[in-house]
Amino acid sequence: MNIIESSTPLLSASAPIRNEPVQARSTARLATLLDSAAAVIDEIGYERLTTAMVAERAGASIGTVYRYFPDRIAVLQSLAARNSERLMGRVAAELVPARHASATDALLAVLDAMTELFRTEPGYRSVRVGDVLDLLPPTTESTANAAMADVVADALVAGYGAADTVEVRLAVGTAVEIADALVARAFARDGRGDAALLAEAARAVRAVVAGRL
Amino acid sequence: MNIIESSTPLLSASAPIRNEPVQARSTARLATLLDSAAAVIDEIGYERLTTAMVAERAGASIGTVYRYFPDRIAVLQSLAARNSERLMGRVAAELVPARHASATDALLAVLDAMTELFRTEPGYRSVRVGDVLDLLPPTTESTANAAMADVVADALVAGYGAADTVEVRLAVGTAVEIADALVARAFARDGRGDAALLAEAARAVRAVVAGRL
DNA sequence: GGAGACGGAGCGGAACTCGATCACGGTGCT
DNA sequence: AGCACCGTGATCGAGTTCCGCTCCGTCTCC
Repeated sequence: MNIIESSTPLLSASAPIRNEPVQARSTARLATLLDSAAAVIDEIGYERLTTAMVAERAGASIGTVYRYFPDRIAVLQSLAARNSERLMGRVAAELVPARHASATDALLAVLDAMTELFRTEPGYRSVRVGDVLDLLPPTTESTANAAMADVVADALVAGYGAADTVEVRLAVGTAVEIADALVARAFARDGRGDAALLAEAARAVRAVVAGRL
Repeated sequence: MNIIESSTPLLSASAPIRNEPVQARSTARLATLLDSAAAVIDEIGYERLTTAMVAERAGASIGTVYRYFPDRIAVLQSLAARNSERLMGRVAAELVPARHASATDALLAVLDAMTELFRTEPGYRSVRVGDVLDLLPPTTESTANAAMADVVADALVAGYGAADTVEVRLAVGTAVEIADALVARAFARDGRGDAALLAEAARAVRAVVAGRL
């Protein structure tokens, strides 16, 4: 089992980590802590998550949790960041040039990737992207969905013949936001994802980019 | 200044209130508590809101807060409920029959109502609907947006010649969800609401209901 | 006078700190 | 090469602080 996932940095620089892990064991520790947090959140929701729960489930002490995270909220933000990275990874893999027939089909593949994460990633519905956590003032320049939209737009321009205009980028941004909102709704009450609502999401994505790519 | 708003019940039965206010002064107190909570949330976000802050800003003691609310989360839920009710009120007022030229125009008026609340209601972006709180299992049967969609669909059927079909209700539900998501994004980084994104929201709503009403 | 409303000290538990201790891995000595 | 040593990363958990919440005495309205 590959605890240390590939060779990319586990968490982006923007994620609020107190001490970057140096030794191999601590890299695994950090991942385990996040896994534990995800599992707890999946069961009882992030509002009720306590740092003690995270520590206990990870087989660590409270002190270890606070070695890596400045506070409870940072745990949630880091988990959100990791989830965003995983989504980005899948999306990037999906959007290699010519893998899909059209730019629109590529966008629908992004929607599928989102759906898949809801199904496979524990706690994903609760800590989807950084945006769910309401911290004022905002801790990042742009929202996770906006970053996502940039990546998708770049890929569509590079590999699917989309023009690099503000119009196209606006349309892609809207499509990503819509996909996120509707998929989230499809999973809000149905753990497997309401099929009718997922179909509706695909429909909405098509409708909103129609004639703009 | 009209603290006690009109004569409608201040909070719906679903909102978790400990003691319904009897005397007039306490009705005002309750509203003040919620106003204070909204102000605090507007400044520091609901994650960091403490019951002591609410009490202090309202000029009340902790005990008074807990006289009305069973716990901290109930404060947030009540505020969310009040916000939902205010939106519902505006929407209902907007959707009287024949006020708009078409069902689509009526939907765009709903979008405007949402935008207006973001501008005028402190903390609205943080505690928009009750769904923000991640408590598992879910505390309500359906989401606030879904309830909203029902009201809108009913109005469109009654006053704007829309057919009462699952197709129409699905389309309206999607439109409401999209409107909510995109307006939220327009206000995420721009306190006044990013004009381009708001225009995009209107475009998306049109696109998604095109030919279905 | 009685019920509704209010205040605030105090309790319990959760968030977070901090200094002691352990483990890894590099370094130099034999 | 093998080994003792040592510096730093990593871990632990008791203790402290802070916050959610209770309880009961006091005050206010009808």
